[in-house]
Amino acid sequence: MSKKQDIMAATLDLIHEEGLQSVTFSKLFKRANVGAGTIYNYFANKEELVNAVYKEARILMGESLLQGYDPEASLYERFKCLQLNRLNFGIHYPKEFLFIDSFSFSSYISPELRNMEDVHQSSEVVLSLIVEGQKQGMIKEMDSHLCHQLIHGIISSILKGYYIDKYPLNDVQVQQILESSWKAILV
Amino acid sequence: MSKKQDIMAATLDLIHEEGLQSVTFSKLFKRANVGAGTIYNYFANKEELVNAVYKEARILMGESLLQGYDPEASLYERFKCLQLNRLNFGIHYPKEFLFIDSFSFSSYISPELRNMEDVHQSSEVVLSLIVEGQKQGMIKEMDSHLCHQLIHGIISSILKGYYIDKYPLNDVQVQQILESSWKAILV
Amino acid sequence: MSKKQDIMAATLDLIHEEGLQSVTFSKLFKRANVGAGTIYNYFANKEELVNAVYKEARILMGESLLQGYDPEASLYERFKCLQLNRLNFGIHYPKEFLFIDSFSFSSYISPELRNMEDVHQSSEVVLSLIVEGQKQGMIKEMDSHLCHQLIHGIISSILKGYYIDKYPLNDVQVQQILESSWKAILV
Amino acid sequence: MSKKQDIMAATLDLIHEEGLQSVTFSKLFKRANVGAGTIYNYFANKEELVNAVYKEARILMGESLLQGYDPEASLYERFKCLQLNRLNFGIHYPKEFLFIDSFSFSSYISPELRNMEDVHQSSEVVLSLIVEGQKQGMIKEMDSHLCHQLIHGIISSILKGYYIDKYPLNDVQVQQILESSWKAILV
DNA sequence: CATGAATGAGCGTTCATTCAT
DNA sequence: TATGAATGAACGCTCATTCAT
Repeated sequence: MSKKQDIMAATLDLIHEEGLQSVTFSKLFKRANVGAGTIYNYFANKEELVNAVYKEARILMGESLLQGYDPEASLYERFKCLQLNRLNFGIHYPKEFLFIDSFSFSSYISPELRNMEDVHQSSEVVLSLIVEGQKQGMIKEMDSHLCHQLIHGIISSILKGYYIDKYPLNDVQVQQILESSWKAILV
Repeated sequence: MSKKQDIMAATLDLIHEEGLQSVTFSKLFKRANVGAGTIYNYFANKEELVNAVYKEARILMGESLLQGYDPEASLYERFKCLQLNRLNFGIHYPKEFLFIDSFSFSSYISPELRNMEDVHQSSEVVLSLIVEGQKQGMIKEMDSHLCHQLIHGIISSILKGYYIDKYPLNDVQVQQILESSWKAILV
Repeated sequence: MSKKQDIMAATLDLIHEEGLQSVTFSKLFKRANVGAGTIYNYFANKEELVNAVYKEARILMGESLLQGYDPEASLYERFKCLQLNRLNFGIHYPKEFLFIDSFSFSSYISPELRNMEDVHQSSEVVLSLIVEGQKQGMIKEMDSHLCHQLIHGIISSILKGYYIDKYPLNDVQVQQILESSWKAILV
Repeated sequence: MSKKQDIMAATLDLIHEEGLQSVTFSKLFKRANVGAGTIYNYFANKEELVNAVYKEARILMGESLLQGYDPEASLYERFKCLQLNRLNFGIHYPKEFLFIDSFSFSSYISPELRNMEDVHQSSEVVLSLIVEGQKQGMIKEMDSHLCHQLIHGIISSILKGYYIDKYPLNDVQVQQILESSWKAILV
C-alpha cells in the first residue's frame, strides 16, 4: 500500500476509534508509520486529509448503493434493492458509514464535497422511485424528500443499534426491516 | 445563578453551531460575556461543563417524552403520544435534541450520565408498549429493541431533514409520520 | 487572635509546609478562615504579606539572639551565649528560622527589610566580639566577616540536620557544638 | 544536542538569578532561544527538566568531591582534600552549588534523584574518615552525622558569604578555613 | 471590616505545520 | 520523496487581585 493510503486508512481508523476531535497528527504518524512531514506531500493540511478520506468513503458508498439495481424490476424489487444496499454498506463498512453519517453536516466537510454527485445519483433514483410509486397510487402521497428521509432514517437508525450490539442483523431481521420500511410508505 | 445559566446556554449554542470540538474556552468566554476564570466557579473543568449541559438537556427531554401519556388509552393512542412527544421535543428544542443525539455515545459524556433514568423511563414505556402490542397480535413479531430503534430512527431522521430545511413539518406532515411509523411495525 | 495574625500565621505555616512557591491565596484563605478579600484590608499584595511575615520573624529572632547577653562576661561566656541563643532560636522556632534562612537572599524580600537593624545589632555584637578576641590574641587573625560567617554557618547547618532528624540535639550535643565552634576560631 | 544543552543551561541560569519559582517557560524560551514546544522534545514537562538539571549538577558535584582523594594519605591530608574539593566546587560552580543546596530537600526533586549514589559516595568517605579519626583519638567523640554536618556546614556557609561578596576567598582564606574546620572537630 | 463572585493576565502544555537534511 | 526537530499560536486552566454587597 502506498504512503498516501496508509495515511488515509490510519485517519479513518482513528476517527472511528476516538472521534475526529482526537485525531492528532502525532497519533496519525505513529499509526500510519510515516514521518511528520510526509502528510504534506499529499495533503495541504488536516482538513484536506479528512476531506479526502470523506470523499473516498462517499465514492465507495456511491458504488455500493446502486449495486445490482435493475431499472426494469418491479417497484418493490427496486425498493428492496436500494434499502438492502444501504443496509449492507453499513454492515460491511461501519467506519465509512459512521464517518459519513456524522460529518456530512459538519462544517469540517467542504460544501462542494457534501454535494458530490455520487451518492446523490442514488438519491435521485430513490426520489424518482418514490414519485413513480405515488403516481401508481402505491406509495402514500407525501413530500418526496420527507419520504426519502424516512426510509433512509430507518436504515441508519437500525445500523446504529446494530453497531452497539443491541441486536443481531441476520437474514430474518433484514427481511423484517425491508418489509417495515416498505409498509411505512405504502398508502 | 445567571452567570451559570449564561455559560451553559453559550455552551449549548456553540456546540450546536460549530460542534463540540470547536467549543474553545475563548469562544465561550466571549459568547457568555464572562471572564476566563468564572467558569471554574461553577464547573471543575470543561468536561464537567459539557456534562452539565448534557444532563440538563436530558432532563428536559425526559420530561417531554412522557408528557400527557395516558396508560389507559388505546395502544395506538399511546404510540402516537410517544412519537409525537419525541417529534415535538425535536421541533422545539433542536439544539438539545442534536446534542443528545450526537453525544450520547461520545466518550466525553460520563457513563453515569449516559445511563440516567430519565429518558430510559420513556424507553421502557416504549418497549413494554411494543411487547404488549405483539402479544395482542397487532405489532409484528421482531426483536423489541430493533422495533424500538426503528420507530425512534424514523423520528430522528425526519427531524434532521427538517433542520436543514428539506421540508416543513406542519400538522399534515406530522400526521403522515405518525401513521407511517405505526404502519411500519404493524403485523 | 486577630484576622491579621490568623493570616500571617497561616502564611508562615504554609511556607514551612510546602514552600513559598505553593502558597496560593486560595490555600491561604481556607487555612486562615478568612474571605478572599480580607487580606487586602491588611496587606497591599502578596509580597507585602510575605514581607510582613518575614519582618515579624526577624524581630522575634532579633530579640532572641541577644537574650541574656552580658557585656561584662568573659569573651568565651559571651561567645557561648550568642551561639546558644542562635541554636535555641532555631530549635524553638524552626518555621521562622528556615523562612529567614531561605529568603534572606531572595528577591522576594525587599532590600530595606533584609537590612533591618534588629538582627544586625546582634551581628555587630558578634563582629566586635571577634575583633576584641583578635586583639587579645585569642581569636585567629582572619577577616572578621569570614569568621562571623563561619560560626553562624556551623549553627545553621547543624540545625538543618536536626530538622530532618539526622541526630538529636540534647545538652551533650549542644555543648559539643559550642566547643567546636569556639575551637574553630581560636588561634 | 545543542538545543537540549541550551535549555538546561538557561534553566540553571534562571534558577540562579531568580529562584526556581520564577523559572517560567516564557522566560526560558527567550533565554534559551528556542520555541515554546521545543522543550517537549527533550523533557516530558517542567519537573523533568528541573530534575535533569539537578541530576547533571549532582553528577558534576559527585565527580568533584573525590577528585585527587588518596586513601593512603594521612588523616589530615585526606580531610583537607575533601574540604578543599567542596570549597572549590562551590567556587567554580556557584550556580550548581546553590541549586543543589537549595533544592535537595524540595518536593520538586524526585526522591530517587535525591538519593543518587554519586554524592553519597563522598558522604560515606567523609563519615568513615570521621569514625577512623575518632578511633585514633584524634577527632572528638560525637555523633558522626553531627560532625559531618558541622564540617560541611562551615564550607556551605563560607561559600554563601563569598557569593555575596562579603570577603574574598584567596589561598590565605582557604587555608584558614581548612584549619578552622579541622580544629573544630579535633579532640 | 469582611466577604466571595468575578476577573483576566499569564501559566504549562499541545499540536498542526514548516523546513533543513 | 521522506523525515522529524523545531516552531509558536492557541489551548485549558490557575490564581492574585478587585469590587459590589
